[in-house]
Amino acid sequence: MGDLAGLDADEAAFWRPLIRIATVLPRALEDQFLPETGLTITDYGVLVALSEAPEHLLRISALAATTALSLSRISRVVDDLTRRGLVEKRRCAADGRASNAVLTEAGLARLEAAYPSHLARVRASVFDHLSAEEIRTAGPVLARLAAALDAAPPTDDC
Amino acid sequence: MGDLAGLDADEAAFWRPLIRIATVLPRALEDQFLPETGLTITDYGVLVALSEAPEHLLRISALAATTALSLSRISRVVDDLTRRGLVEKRRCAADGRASNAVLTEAGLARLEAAYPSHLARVRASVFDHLSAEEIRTAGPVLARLAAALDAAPPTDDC
DNA sequence: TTTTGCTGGTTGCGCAAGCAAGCTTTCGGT
DNA sequence: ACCGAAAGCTTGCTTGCGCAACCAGCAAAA
Repeated sequence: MGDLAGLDADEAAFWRPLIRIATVLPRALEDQFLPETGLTITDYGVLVALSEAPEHLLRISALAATTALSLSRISRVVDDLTRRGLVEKRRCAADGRASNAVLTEAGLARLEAAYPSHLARVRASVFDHLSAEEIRTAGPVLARLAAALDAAPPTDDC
Repeated sequence: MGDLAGLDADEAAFWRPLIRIATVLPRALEDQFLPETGLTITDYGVLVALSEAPEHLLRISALAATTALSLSRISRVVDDLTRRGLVEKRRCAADGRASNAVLTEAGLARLEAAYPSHLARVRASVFDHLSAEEIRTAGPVLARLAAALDAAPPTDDC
């Protein structure tokens, strides 16, 4: 995906790499991660989100939001993780419609076991290629962009 | 997806936004683009790649490489675009196994018609949220990362 | 208290994408 | 000239994912 007119040189030099990274990075991470750990990147993301939540517990819908997955997808992923014993699903006492996903002991163990592999893939695909200086200068820009993307899901028409 | 230990603060501040962007950006672009133009982001990428090639012509395999799609996927996408008259497929004279995809007049017209919509989405999702300064400083870093990702597909074991 | 509407989640379905196996054409060795 | 190996797709099948339709529980009005 690339285009020239309409974007100035700096913008193009930002845009092209960005879109390339966005398409290539996820697969680069996934490819060896799954065989090594038996977890999808998606599975891993779900487990991480739970591990960082108080009580290792999150509403299904909250899980969807933090993992940027659709509700339907999260529903199935959680079911699958439940079947594998890594997560437990509890109907919420206060609100009978809602469910909470809870990380099990096995889930936490699995997550911790997967972490080194994940870290290795991240280093190999990203940080091994960048200097500390580069990381420090680009980080905040990425942070601002990520925040903007999260904040503006609807059609912000002028 | 996030992790804390193993990455220092700067790295984490680079990694988390990056992975978030990589997951959210593609959908943000796609969502309105398809209804507006009748083209998938993938379709669009293929047409752009062809439009930038000499003679508006590329080998199927080259197309796969530049769009970062699998050979099987490209095969079907090109077939589909051919059926829609946006691309033409020519068996290569020099090598009977190979095929070239060529952009048709209709394909070029369609691409040009889609461009404003694409540009608008890119601006709305990315450049409207960043200063020129930020774009200038982060661009080269992204470029280096993208280049590294493209260069190191196999298991670069130590 | 019953009805109407809303919210949280699940299920049916279709599409995008990759992997693995297959087919044809070419090339290198003999 | 011939045969095995490799290149360049193509096709069958599986998986990940989202949308839209749906169901259950809650809440507010009648």
